[in-house]
Amino acid sequence: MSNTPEKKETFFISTPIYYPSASLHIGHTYCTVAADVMARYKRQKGFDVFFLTGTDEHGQKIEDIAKKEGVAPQEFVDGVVAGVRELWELMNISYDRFIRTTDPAHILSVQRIFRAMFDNGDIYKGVYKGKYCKPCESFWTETQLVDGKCPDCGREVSDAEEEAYFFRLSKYQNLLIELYEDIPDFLEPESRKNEMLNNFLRPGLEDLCVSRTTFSWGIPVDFDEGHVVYVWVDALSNYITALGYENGTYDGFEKFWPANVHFVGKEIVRFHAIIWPAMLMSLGLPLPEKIFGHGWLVLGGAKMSKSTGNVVDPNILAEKYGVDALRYFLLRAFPFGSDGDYSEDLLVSVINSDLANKLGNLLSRTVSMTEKYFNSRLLDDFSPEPQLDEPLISACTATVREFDAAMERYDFQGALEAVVAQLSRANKYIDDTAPWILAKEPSKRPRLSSVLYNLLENLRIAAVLLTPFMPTATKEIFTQIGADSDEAQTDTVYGTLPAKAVVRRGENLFQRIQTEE
RNA sequence: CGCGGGGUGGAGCAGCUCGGUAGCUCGUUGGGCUCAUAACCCAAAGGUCGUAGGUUCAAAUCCUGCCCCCGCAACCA
Repeated sequence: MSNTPEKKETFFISTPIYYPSASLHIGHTYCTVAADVMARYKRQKGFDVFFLTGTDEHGQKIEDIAKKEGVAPQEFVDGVVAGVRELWELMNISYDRFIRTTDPAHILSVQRIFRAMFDNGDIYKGVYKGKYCKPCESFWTETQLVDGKCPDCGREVSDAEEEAYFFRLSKYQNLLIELYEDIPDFLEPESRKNEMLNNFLRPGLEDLCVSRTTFSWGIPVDFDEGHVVYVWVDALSNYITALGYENGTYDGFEKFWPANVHFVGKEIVRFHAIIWPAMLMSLGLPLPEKIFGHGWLVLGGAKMSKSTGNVVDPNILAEKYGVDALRYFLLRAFPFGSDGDYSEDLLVSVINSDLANKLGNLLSRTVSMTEKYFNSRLLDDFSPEPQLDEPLISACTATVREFDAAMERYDFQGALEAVVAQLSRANKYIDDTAPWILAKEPSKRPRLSSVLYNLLENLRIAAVLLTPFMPTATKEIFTQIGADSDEAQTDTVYGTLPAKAVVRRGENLFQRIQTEE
């Protein structure tokens, strides 16, 4: 089962665009690293990849925070967004485009999208009725109220209404149900699909209020002064405006749309799995292939949130433990579809066990033996012992298959587990073959050469598989084992490493982290 | 009766679709090895599978009731 496309197939993957009301935390990093790994994996497989991320910068909340800080909204988001870009640079995120909803091109496109839906009758002018808090100038729904009072300031609210535009979401209810039935894996994991069907689709969709007049930090409705476009219509559109849809600034729409997958957090699944497809249907555009709603990183069971402040700063972790180790940890420790309980202890334990003890130490002992016994270069003369060698080699081939299958399911944890299991087999192989005993016997040098070649080749293939996860560390592995050619750094076929590769012992790949006690 | 997920050795998880000796990682204990990053390899200890009942020759697994935790409930990855 080769994933190599006949011609250059495209692959479009996106993260959500993040809301820059404060610095991003480890949860945002989690999703973005996952998307980056997938993007790198597909590039490695020969796909023409478009990896999109960005920021969702409009809305009342931003307007309020900027006011509090005494700066213009644009100035405020510029500051936060600069930090976001720095974080992605630090984390080695290989995005192809960074879209900001304050980009003029995006604004133009959204206005055209809004008008197109107005022109085809899916957006109409109506009256929004709700509970209004005068001092806060905010509308609230019944369910948002706390004891019948404003959730922000705790004061009384009153019935109020305003003119607003509505999107005919109700019209798409049955089409969406059909979509879920026709394409069972449109929304994954499956539990999210049940949530959508039971909570929203089957009970019935209400038309969605898609304009606001109570604040101004948004994209103006260009045919009705005073109205700004609802932030989710604004934000969701980024997936096509970033490809140049209805604007001449960007390109790639014909080439990359529809998206192969949108990665989203579970709390915004609803917008991506209901509102977004409905908008696309209204615009007559094809739907994305898949929405994947990943889980959250929680802290001792409690949700991480910007407002409560119990957040983990990825900058600090990256500095303390290294970017590659952090990237690896995020995808190795938690199943992508469900919540994971984050702790620094767990991070340290994963780094020590997988990266230092298994991977790093295997590299270290293999390279060092090759250096010591063969002066860094193996013999051309091999002497296989099928009974010992074959199980390791066939397990290695099976590992590659398992890894690929897991990646196609977005099962990062499973993919990495397969690699680690193979590293353990290689470590055991050393015990079974006892190279230090072979080394004492001059006549066993061809045999010793075979053993070390198998170890080097297992390391090479593991490094190829791990490259999307740890682009920097794997380069170091290739250097140390003498896998210098492009082929040796990308091919997973067993035996690709030249027999006469020259190893170069280097620093420890991952240092063990000492813990107290 | 709003909806969804979860409750399995000290910790974190798998197993549940299609009932039949309860598995993995980490930790603990004992042993082995000496190429290596106090690493690596082998072995052992440790669980009434939330709870009460039911179906069955047999239930972690199927059915029913209950308890507890988390998320969603129409602007927090």
